[in-house]
Amino acid sequence: MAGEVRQLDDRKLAVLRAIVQDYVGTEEPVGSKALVDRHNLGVSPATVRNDMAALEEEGYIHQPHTSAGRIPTDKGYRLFVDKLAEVKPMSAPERRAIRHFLDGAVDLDDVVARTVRLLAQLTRQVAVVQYPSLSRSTVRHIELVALAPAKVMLVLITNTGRVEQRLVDCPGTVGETLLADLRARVNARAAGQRLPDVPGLLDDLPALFEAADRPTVTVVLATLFETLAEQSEERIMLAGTANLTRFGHDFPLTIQPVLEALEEQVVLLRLLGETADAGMTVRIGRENAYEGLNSTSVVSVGYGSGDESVAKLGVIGPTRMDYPGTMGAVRAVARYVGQILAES
Amino acid sequence: MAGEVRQLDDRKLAVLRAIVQDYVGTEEPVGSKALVDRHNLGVSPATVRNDMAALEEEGYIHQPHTSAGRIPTDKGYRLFVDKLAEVKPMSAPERRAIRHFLDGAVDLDDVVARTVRLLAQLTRQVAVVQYPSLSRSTVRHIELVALAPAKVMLVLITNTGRVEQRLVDCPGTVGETLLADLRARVNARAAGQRLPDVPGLLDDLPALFEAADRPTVTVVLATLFETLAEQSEERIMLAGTANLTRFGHDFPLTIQPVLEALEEQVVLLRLLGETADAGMTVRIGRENAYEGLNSTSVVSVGYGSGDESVAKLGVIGPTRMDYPGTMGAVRAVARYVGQILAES
DNA sequence: TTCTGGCACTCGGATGGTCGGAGTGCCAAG
DNA sequence: CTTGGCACTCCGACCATCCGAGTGCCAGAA
Repeated sequence: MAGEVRQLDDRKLAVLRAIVQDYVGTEEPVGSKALVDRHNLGVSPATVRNDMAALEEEGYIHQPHTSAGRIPTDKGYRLFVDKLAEVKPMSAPERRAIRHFLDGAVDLDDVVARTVRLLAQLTRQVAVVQYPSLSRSTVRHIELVALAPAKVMLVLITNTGRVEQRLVDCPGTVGETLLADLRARVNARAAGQRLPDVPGLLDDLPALFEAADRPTVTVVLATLFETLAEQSEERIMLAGTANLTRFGHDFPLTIQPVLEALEEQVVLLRLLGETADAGMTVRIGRENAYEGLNSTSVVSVGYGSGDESVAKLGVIGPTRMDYPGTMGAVRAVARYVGQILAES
Repeated sequence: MAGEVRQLDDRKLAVLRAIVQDYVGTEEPVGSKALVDRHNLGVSPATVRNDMAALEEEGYIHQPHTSAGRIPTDKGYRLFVDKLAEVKPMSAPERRAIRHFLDGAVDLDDVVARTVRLLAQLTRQVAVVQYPSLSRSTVRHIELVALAPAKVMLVLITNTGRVEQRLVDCPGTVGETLLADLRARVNARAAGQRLPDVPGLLDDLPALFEAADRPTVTVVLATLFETLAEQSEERIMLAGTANLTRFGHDFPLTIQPVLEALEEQVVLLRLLGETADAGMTVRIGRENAYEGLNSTSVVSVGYGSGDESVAKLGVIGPTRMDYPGTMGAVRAVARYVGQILAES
């Protein structure tokens, strides 16, 4: 039967690879003749045509209309990425340039800003960088400041250089002694700990204070825990939207939902959230859950100081993108950002 | 001579107004017949044609090609905005909606975020909101935290709810007593003061400390002054880029430089910086210094808590925009944001 | 003077027909 | 299984035509 799962032989795979490469380069459907001319496949166009027919049968490529060349489908790109392409490493000068550019950063905001711009430039696509997430980092310091008799400001500083502050309304006047005591105890236990672990280390704290002070302690701790747990505060930085103009011919239709998606931090966060914890994730076309991005691909990867990923970054481009090059750039940038963060 | 400055009579102005209104509505060059049909000008098309010829002579309108309708020039829009149009006030329900939407904000970030989205929605254009600038606000509290023996963290909290922090490397170990003393004195003098005034109020402070502590005090103060003076930290929030897709037919060409401009915070800041301190500023087409925005108009205005402007906001759209409506929306939003800020 | 109706003219854009070429599928022979 | 040949398809470019909106100008009315 034709329905049986047919193993694609090496030459068919080579043809698919060639189609992807050519199409990415020229943006035009690629025909059998052109293929044979540009890649030395060692066979005739007719043979290639047969292979193409088979590839189309299996759903890897597709014809816009009869008597036109072929275009890879999402499935075709998927196979290409999984089996046919190697991540293209950055050249030594490129790596030096990345390193040098990122080295100039002065603080966390700057690191993220530089990273996202760099990534957009290297890939000529839209770049997205998530701020190092609170949940994976550790506490450097927690500060409590009395602003008014019953108002305390809570400042949380993480090892990634991020600072979060919250105002706390206390049930009654808060003495400086109490505050100092609380501050000392909280820091003694929490400093250096990973954020998600902190609540567990502090939950018996109210019991150590006098009954009169307990409501205040409880409220402050509650706010602290809230801050620690806060996922919604995750921030994202974007760059390279102007690269969208290179998308294609059916322009406004494609670009509008993408622009809309890019404005929704939630969408972007979810997008990056789908990145596997280890290794690079490539989502091609329809594989993206968000409908507006159905004709784009997302290449994303985690990065972090040390060996553990604290946040994600990636790029968004047309499904017809240079996957090996993009993946190389994304990987390289992620690696160097990680190094920078580890150093600071 | 034809070169003499000719006063435009009322009817010509009415014709110009009608042309602008129609063109903004239809996006198509408008001809004499259509004009007479849609606005009851009380004269015949032929008369209108004569007026149009005059208006073109003076440079207020322009013909894409012979035998096409007329399109307003930048100069035409300018006259329209200056003399022919009234700012269109928001309706009561609209005002209520604005108020309600902004009232839900929980902190400064949220206020700005909501404002920018609201503005983008109301005007269906790209909205830009500058964070309340440090330089116009007042000090609510300054906090000093010892992080390490010779490292102090400086936190500046303003009345607009903004928080800035800086790490200070001190020349030697910093005792908690010194820090407490310094903290108390700094706050006593600076709290409630406008940021630019603070350095003047503190410059004799080192003299009040013992010689041994002076280097530390000096360094901390220097960092504080730097933070206060910092203009480059001005931040901007953006929304509505997807509205760019409604720009026009010659699409990618127009939109690309605009997207590029929007990514350059510096450009946007300068753009808003050109806003007059009082009243609304409208920059039309070539009036914009930045070349990429030569086919857009920028409507901007200051906003602030109380009667004084602490920052700017505005929208960017095609020169062919609904000026009265846009100006009304911008003004209304600015007013309500000001109120919100004043309350919090 | 200023406005109006009439008129000849221009020109962009839509419509439709033709044509070439790139590309295909199939087939029979190597 | 591969190859060259061949008939076929169909997109897109090119061109000619045509329609109509819009114009400028002019002579006559108000």
